[in-house]
Amino acid sequence: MAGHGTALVIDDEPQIVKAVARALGDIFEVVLRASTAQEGIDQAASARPDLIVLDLGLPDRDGLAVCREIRAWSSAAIIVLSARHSDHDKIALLDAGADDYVTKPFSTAELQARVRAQLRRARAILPSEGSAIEIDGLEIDLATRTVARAGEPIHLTPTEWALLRTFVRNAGKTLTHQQMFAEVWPNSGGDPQQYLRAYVATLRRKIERDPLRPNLILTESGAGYRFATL
Amino acid sequence: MAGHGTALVIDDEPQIVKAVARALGDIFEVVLRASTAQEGIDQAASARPDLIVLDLGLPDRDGLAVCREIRAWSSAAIIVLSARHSDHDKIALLDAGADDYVTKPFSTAELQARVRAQLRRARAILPSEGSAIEIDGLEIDLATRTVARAGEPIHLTPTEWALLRTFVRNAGKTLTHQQMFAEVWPNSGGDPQQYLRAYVATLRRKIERDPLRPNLILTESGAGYRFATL
DNA sequence: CGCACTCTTCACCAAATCTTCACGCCCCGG
DNA sequence: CCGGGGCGTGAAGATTTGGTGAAGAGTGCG
Repeated sequence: MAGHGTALVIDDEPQIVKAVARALGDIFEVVLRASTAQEGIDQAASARPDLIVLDLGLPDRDGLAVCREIRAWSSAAIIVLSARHSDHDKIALLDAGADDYVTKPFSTAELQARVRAQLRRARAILPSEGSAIEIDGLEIDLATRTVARAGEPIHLTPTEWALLRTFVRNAGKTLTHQQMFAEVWPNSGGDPQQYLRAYVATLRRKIERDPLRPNLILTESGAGYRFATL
Repeated sequence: MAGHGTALVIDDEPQIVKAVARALGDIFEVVLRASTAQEGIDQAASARPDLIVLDLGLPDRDGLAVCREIRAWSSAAIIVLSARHSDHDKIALLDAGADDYVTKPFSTAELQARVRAQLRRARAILPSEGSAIEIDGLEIDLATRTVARAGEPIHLTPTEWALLRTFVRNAGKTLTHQQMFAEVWPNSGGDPQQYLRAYVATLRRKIERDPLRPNLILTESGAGYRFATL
């Protein structure tokens, strides 16, 4: 009884992939597979699955980093699979954006039930959510990492993108300089204010209708910045 | 650092209740407790918690039934706690509407992480709802540092915001000039009265419906100021 | 090796905010 | 009726914070 939607399994052990894919096959219409972190991220970006099962211990990259990276632009449900029972790992992954953490060996039926629980939650809340956002004539797609105005694509550097992403995800909220700095420059020295001022300026030049009178990125003088309400 | 929202613990073992309530206390503003299923259902109905931790093996009713009943009219996140490791139970509860299933013995830190994961999901959708206050048509959100009337955002300077925040946190109480001065101007000389008079005036102009006859920031002549009761 | 792109930093100007002052109002007691 | 304390208001200068353009450093690629 294959239902609707797409799932993605990221795992380097063929046996596990097979078992998980089989379990997901009962629930999803399409089940994609990736055997490395990079492949997984690419597939997640292009196919936009509704749910991702991520096995830790991939050969090419750290599972925690993979989870963070995907979560940065995807709202897909992420279920982490791991042989590690340590609290520390579980907490780190869950706080990195994972929605559930299942330890191996696991029961296929339990995994299916947890998948159903995640889907129920995700669907109850997102009636019809695409990742595309439109505001003040600007089109932003967090999943494909594209920005455009009037169909004309706008090129953003990685830092500019990270900044815009942070803004969009907190649209309507006032973000302090510190908060933004922590999000965009995870580990860095230098003067936060200075960075922000410079990048906010370039970002405004690229995305604002009138950079001198910003409509999207609003200054909360003395506090921080606020992105317009969606 | 107690955050926002309400949680409910339904469990008949005092020791577990204590541990769970303590863990939730770090995350929620209010943590309610119930020791029977019936009491739990009643509290869930009246207090409308954001998250419910439900222990199985309650004396009066079957956990599965309790979960179903609550889920029938509540969209709160439900985390089930149980000593049973059987797949069958887990699957049954998850399909009955539980969002997560944690087996005892459990780590407090892991439970907190799972709670955070659930909240993240729930809140990702209902943006900026959790700390919003509404009074006399004025909307104040202490968490996102936003103020609005009739949907129109009101811009406040840092000092004005500090003043309003102090008022809101002590709504209904009369604050002396000294108290307010200590809160808003942590290290400063100058004449308290003078500062307050000036800033109260500008704040009233910005947030009051009729600045000449204030409804929110009331003057207690000879004593200080009092913010209207929420 | 040179090129293109991005990141980082700086110095200067503009704008918002803070602080202070002077004045007028209202209420109350003398 | 008059005077004074407490309070509200508006404005001006001082100060802090933000915006801007550009130049040098670092990086990856052909």
